[in-house]
Amino acid sequence: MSELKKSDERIRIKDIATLANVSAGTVDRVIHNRGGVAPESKKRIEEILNEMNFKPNKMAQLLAVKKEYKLVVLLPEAVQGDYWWDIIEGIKRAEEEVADYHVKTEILQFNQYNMESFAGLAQRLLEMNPAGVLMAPFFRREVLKLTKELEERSIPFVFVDSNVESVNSLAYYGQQSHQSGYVAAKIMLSSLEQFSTILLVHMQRSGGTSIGSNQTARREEGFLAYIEKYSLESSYQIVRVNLHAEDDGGNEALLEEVFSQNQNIRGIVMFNSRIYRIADFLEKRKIRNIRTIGYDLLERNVQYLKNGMVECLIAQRPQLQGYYGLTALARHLAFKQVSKSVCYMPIDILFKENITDYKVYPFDVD
Amino acid sequence: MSELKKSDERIRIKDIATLANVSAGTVDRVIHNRGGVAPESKKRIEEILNEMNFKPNKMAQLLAVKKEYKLVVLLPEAVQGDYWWDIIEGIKRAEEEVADYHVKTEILQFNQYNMESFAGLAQRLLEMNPAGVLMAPFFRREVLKLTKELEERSIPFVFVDSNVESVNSLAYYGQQSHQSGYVAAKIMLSSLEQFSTILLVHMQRSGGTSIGSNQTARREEGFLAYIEKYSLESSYQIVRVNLHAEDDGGNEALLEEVFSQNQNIRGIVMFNSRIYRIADFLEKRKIRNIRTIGYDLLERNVQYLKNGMVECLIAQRPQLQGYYGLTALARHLAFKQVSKSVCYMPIDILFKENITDYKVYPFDVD
DNA sequence: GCGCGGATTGTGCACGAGCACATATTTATA
DNA sequence: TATAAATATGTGCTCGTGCACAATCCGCGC
Repeated sequence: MSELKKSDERIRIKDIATLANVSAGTVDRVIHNRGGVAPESKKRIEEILNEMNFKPNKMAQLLAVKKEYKLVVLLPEAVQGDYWWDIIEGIKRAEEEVADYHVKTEILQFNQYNMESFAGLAQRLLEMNPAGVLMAPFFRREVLKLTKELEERSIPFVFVDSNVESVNSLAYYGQQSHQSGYVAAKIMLSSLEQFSTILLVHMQRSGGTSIGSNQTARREEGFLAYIEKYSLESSYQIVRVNLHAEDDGGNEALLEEVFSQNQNIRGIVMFNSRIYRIADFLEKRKIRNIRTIGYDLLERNVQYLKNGMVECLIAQRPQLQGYYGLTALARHLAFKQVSKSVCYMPIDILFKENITDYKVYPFDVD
Repeated sequence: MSELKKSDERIRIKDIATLANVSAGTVDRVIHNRGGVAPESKKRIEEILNEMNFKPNKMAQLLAVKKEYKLVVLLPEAVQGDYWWDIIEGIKRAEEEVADYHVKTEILQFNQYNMESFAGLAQRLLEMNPAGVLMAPFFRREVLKLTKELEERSIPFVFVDSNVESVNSLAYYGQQSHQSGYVAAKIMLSSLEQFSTILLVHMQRSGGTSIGSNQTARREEGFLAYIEKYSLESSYQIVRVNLHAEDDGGNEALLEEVFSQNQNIRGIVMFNSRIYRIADFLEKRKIRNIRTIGYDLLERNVQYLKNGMVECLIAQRPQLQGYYGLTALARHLAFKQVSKSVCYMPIDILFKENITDYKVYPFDVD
């Protein structure tokens, strides 16, 4: 005999069935619009469902359902320690957590300096007919082509890193790069004596393309925007230098030259993650009394932060972009929880004093 | 016959059992240390579990397990718009999400100015014999008494707001108040002309206790620490004023007086969430050209941020303390995922330019 | 009245883990 | 050696939902 639920317990399909004088199967048919139910029954059951505010047990649902969701991730190739690597780390973490939702992930990585590479993988992605897509939108034309096709096939997609506002993505997780540059300027210029020189260090590959994502340019824009906003152009002198990503010997020479030509350098900012190279230089030359700001918590950056050679690191938890992005897709597919949103990662400002307990994720699992 | 799992499918207890030539029941006994297993079998099974990296299916686990967990939350009384209110909001959100884990929550609220109130509820809490406790540790002696008892009963507990390092909590979620004051100083002092006056506004209840949590004092300490670190005491003049939480007419008079006595006020900082009161005053008096920094995203604060009367708001997502705290407890209980940790909320620095897409939570559910 | 077909509705198994109880195997004891 | 006791292991049901298949009902034509 079918036990009546206790008052405080969650209502089940079986309870609805009892109340409507039908079997669980019929209720199920109504819930899933599977047809084959007499109109009167359907109406009655729907009323009771509403009245009782029935919410299916997600656990039971996931356990019962055999549907498999294959997500495809489309990101640039990554090497350890770089921004994209971190994003992938976040994706892997999310992957483990959503494994129970029957979500599987495949990662495709393109060469970010080669459009054909992106286009080719976009094609391959479509052939895989995924249930959802997470991507970093590079090469606008190609992205539009891809998202158009995805929209036509009703495949949800999420952007990380940068957004493409004109298309209808499920969500976007990104960094406020401009803003972080703005903050960097505030920090740098506070208690920096007037008429000092500030050195902005850039870095290029041999090809001429700057390293990192295109976020670095935005950071610099933000930095300069601050200076402009408070009309500080005349109070500080800005000097730039271009280092080479590969060749370190040459870089030293370049820095030597800049320092000899600018005796009053009091601040150095680097908008990519390689501030440790500057710290290397400063330490070697025993140069003190220069304030340095960099980005990202590479091992070596953190060491220099702790020993004082780097004053401040700005971090934006790139891992979370991947983590949230994938989680959003999985939840959307498995639970129909729509999570249409734009969300920026926090801008973490790290000094010697607060680096110790810094955490990217709020939980340590396992 | 027991089907062999397909290579890419997730490994189940049954698979482990097959590999170890035992039944699922025996594997289950090993996993849960329930004893009654021959040493050789146990060893063999454990090896296979490790080798195969077995992770139980959470859905199946939750569905099977009948255990109910009652969590008790012990926080100060809250009114809408205040810090504790936000923490409770986060708790409620988490509550919904962990409802499927058979976790129920009860909130007890004490008068934060009255020790007996805390002690009484602590007693009541113990009588409820909860499965876990989330609390804001007020009244050190009482907290130690309570946590000692909890430890003896092996009831896990999580701190929010402030930490008590000497006891063995499962986790602590808090704000880096000192640090946020430090950052506030950086922001305030950048591009503030030398020898200006900075006004620090305090607020008191009629009783004499300052409002907000005891975080406000820490914020001010951080602010002053920055000034000290860069030896800026002589470059800026710091002036203080004490407003009353209740009486607004009197406050105006007080501010009038301060302004008349200090002609060179160029910056105002308030370490609690009431910066809008200052903005009210400034707007009424049509005073411009003063940089204001406040805390927390009250509706009115945000309005003033948008219209420029407040330059910067610092927010630390108090909601997340509650949200993470409760989630950590629930996961710990339901999944044995230990998450022993100290975790600080991000320090969000909000200007007119980046307030628009600000989000406390990364997902919009439902 | 019988049978057929379509429309409804009911039933039973699967999902993976937990757990109580049943059974098998070994060891101890008279 | 028989038998109880202790140890070790296996079996089968449970949780709530999804879904395939089975069972029923009703009306119609012959």
